[in-house]
Amino acid sequence: MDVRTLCLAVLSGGEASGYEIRKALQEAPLGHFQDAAYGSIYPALLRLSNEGLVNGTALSQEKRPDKKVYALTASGERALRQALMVAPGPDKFRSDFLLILYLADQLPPEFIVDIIDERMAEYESCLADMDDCKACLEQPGTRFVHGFGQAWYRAALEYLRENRDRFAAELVEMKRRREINKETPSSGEKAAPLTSSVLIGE
Amino acid sequence: MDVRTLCLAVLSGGEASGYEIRKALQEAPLGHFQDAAYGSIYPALLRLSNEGLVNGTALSQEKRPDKKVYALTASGERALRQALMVAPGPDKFRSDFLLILYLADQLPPEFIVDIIDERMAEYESCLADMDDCKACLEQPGTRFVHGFGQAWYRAALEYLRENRDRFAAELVEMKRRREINKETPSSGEKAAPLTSSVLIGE
DNA sequence: CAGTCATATATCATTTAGAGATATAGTTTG
DNA sequence: CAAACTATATCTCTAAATGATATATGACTG
Repeated sequence: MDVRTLCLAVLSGGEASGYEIRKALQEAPLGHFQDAAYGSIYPALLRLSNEGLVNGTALSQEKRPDKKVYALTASGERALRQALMVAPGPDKFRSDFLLILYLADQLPPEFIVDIIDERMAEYESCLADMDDCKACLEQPGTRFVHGFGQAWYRAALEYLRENRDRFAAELVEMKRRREINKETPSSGEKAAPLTSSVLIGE
Repeated sequence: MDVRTLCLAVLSGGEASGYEIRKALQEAPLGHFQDAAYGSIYPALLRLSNEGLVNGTALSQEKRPDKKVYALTASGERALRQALMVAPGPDKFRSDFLLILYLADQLPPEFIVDIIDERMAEYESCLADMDDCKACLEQPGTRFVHGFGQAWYRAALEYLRENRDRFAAELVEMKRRREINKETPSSGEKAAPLTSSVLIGE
């Protein structure tokens, strides 16, 4: 979603400064499926202000730097509804983790096992955080999206848990065979025997 | 992942032209978690070529425009392995679909139901395509990543299937209450009764 | 037979992410 | 107690990436 609409979306939940909009787009639950950097937010707010979709009020704070608090105008609300009322494009999912796993046979098995374990720990702590999020359960929309995220993380965690060991064993076995073939490159017939006295994990 | 590493990754599966690299990054399975546009790929290949990580050969084809086929060099293979051997950052997931659902109470319930149904159909056809993908099962890495993707889509589909009706009913109920409160804004006591003779779907 | 799709490379305006400059204040740690 | 670190707050700059477009041709389609 373009940053302007994202700003309107956050402001529909109450007035906020650029800094606070950024925070809202990093924290749960919005942060799980949207993001924008300061470099996009501040120009977007300026433009929205010029177009009358938001109005900014400068608040001089005593013990903090001044902040400009923006609030949705009536036409801003309309613009937000209009922007949301189009069929959404496909979700985007980008994962360096999966790229590494995809090419896992070119890398040391121990490294692969490490990053799988790390990822599982991340998913677990993320699920724990989500269980605590009470604000996520207040409205039907937030509840539905929150549940979707939980289903997502649970499925991912379960898959990693159930397939980690088998995958690791396959990689070790593959590596062993490659090494044997390197040592005796001409004797193609003599295939490596299929014993698997391999040990995985810590 | 930066586009240069992405190019090396694709080329590690065999030589390819810029066009073919783009295709590989759009199709299954790589396309599900990585992407790059021509505007990034061609400059990246040029730079990789200058640095000796790939070498390009111009192939003049008879019935097609000439193409430049790039292949990994030995130092390119090393560079790829090095780039992949760092702990991967968090996955990025961006979804306009979820943003709309998150703010669903500001939009017509029929629209919400429509986009959920559309998304379910997309997931179903995507799962069907994945079932057909034989190339995805050849190596441990591709198999693992493929299984991860399937687990993902299945969980998402199941969640939408199980929660669609309840969510829609909640939204309709909310809308009804809002309308009643609009008609009689002062009589705060007289809360809307909780009958739910609402009908969802087509 | 026009239209559009697939192959193929390349450029370019715009957008974006990420990093840093600047400033103040509260909190933690040595 | 000072130094370091974290948090608040705005804004600018740059390198990278995207999306669109230009160019060219053959193949398929209505």
